Amino acid sequence: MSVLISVVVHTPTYSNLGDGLTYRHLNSLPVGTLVRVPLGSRETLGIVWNEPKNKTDWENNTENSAIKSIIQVLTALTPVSATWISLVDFSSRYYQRSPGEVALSALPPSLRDLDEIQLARRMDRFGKNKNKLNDSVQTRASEQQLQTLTAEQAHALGLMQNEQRVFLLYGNTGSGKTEVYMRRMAQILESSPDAQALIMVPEINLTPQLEQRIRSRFAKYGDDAIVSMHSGMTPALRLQSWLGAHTGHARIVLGTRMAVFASMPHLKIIVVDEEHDPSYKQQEGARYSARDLAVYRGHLEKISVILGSATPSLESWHHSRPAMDGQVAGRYLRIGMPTRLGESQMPKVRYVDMNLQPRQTVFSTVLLDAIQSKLANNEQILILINRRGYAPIIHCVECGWKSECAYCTAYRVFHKVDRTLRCHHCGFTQRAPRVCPTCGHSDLGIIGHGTEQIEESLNHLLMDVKKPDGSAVRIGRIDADTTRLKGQLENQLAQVHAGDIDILIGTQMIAKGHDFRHVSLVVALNPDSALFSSDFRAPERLFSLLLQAAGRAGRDPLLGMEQSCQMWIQTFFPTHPLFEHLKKYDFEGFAGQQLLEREQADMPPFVYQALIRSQARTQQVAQDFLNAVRDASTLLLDQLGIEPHVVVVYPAVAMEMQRVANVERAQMLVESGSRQALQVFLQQWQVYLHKLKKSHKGMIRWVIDVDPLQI
DNA sequence: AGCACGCCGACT
DNA sequence: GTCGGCGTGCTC
Repeated sequence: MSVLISVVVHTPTYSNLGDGLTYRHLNSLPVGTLVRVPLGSRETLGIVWNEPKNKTDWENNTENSAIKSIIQVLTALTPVSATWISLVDFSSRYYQRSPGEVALSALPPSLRDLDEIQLARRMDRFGKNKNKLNDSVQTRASEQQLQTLTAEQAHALGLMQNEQRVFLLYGNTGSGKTEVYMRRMAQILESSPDAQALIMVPEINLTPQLEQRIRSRFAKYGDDAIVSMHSGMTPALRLQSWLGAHTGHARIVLGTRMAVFASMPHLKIIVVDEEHDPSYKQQEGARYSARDLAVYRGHLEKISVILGSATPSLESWHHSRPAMDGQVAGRYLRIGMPTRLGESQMPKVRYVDMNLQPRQTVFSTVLLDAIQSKLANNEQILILINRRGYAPIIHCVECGWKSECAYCTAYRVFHKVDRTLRCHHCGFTQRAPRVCPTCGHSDLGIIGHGTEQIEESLNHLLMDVKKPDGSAVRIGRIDADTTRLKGQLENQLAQVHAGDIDILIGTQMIAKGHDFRHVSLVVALNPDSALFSSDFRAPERLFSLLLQAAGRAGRDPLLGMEQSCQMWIQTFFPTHPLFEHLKKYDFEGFAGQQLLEREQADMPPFVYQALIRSQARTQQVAQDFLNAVRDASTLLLDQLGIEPHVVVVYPAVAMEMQRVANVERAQMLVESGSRQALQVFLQQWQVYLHKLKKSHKGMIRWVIDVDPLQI
């Protein structure tokens, strides 16, 4: 006798294999059991999915001999929990991916290659570590002294007691949000000997300080009780962390977006730090938002979720709106912590009106003066510029040739370090030509400025400037090019901290997470492009970036530089509302104004969006495919009983970056006021897309991006 | 996703 | 003559 069991395996949505494969086994297995199954010519990891139900069409239409047997049951591991399965199921439905793809990509990759014996060995090793851990706990009895909470912190913590819901902890950089997270986590970990906490951060390499703080605060639980989860870890370490969380040995999981899927049987609290950060949205494969899934997971597990930010996403801001004017309050509870700790103030914001500067000015004279006076005081300076490389474009003065990429709708960027032209989209790199490739003229010019060029011109401008001790000014640069190798970012940041750098030039990566305690001047050289971007979220990101950058400065209470801490912004639009709000550090005003605009224009969070993107050899084919699906939407909506106006499908258009690596890309926007309707519609649509693809000649690819961040 | 099968260009 | 490019198709 044998039973049929439904198993999900790592197969993408477009493989069209449905929700699970059917295998044979001697006895039934609990849902969530990890198994090894045959798949084609290989053997792979699978998870027992829903309860065996009535026979599927596939089972009825096939000879029984076609059903293969489960090879091995990984008995060393307890099945993943029912809530974990619900979370994966929800994600797969919401983001339109197969459950197998979501489930298996949420497991550590090396788990796929282990058989039962190897796994058992791993678990043994884990047990030994656990014993060692117990020894070390005893030798480390010293409890550290906790600082007293501010009234705001105590108030926030008070609100979080005895209530299970989503909290938006909204507090300035330096207002002590982290302390609130840790206190709440500590309370919960104390309340039960097996309780677990999950804390998520946008990018782990940018927040080593947080990891250190957590490790020392919760040292009493032992080193192995705190595990990390992020993509930079070695496969072995990732497996070890996953096992720690899954077995319950790990009490705290600290990780990036992937950690939202950590298997944690006794999860009791989730913290999402810097919840507004776009990196919580996965940009490949299953395009999930880890922040949104954290909220959903909190709901499933019946536990609280703390979202923290100094500049919350407008979505979270909206969902945490207080009740007023007869309007109901949002689902989240907003808790404000406006005061910055200690004596430190946010830097004073100053704008330089570039309309009043000579054309082509990069550094205004007033700004250079400010920089020099900081240098004279041995203070550090941070300069933000949003483009890497030397110049975004080179062109021929004679015939107008520009450094376009042969494969993408983009210009190749000139990198002076190795004299190359590089496409930042497809990676195509060539030696920069010495003469114009079309007309042979030798008069090549550059357009725009990147970090390399800013570094060069600043070196030139400050050539004769000496610091008080007579030494030369040291200028450093941090961007994706200087931090390509592992450890380089850490090294460079350490140099800044040690005071070996006077001026740090960098892209937005320097504004995140790191405190530069001796920095007293933050400069945004040219942030204007975000003000009028076609991406409606660009202002939100700019505001957040500038506020975060400002918060990085002058956090050292001993220096007493607060009164002279400054943020300078060079702009052609000094009276733009965004800058007006920034000057007053008025996030609430800014958010209110943005939300009003969004509401009037029917944009998120007042509607839900999904984007279908297609890829094909020609733009025509890419768009035709989408429009063919669009034509079917009326019929599909009718079949689903959804009113036609509830889901709106816009015509296909070329993507802004129309061609990348010689593939033409088009996209089509779908909008609805109802999440439910959108989800059901998209699901039905997928079926249709597959049908259409079958009858389609030539290669066509598509992806569905639900709640896209970039449109 | 993987992996096999299958049909066209430069090399041990 | 083969090695290997990646287009196409299949996996319970």
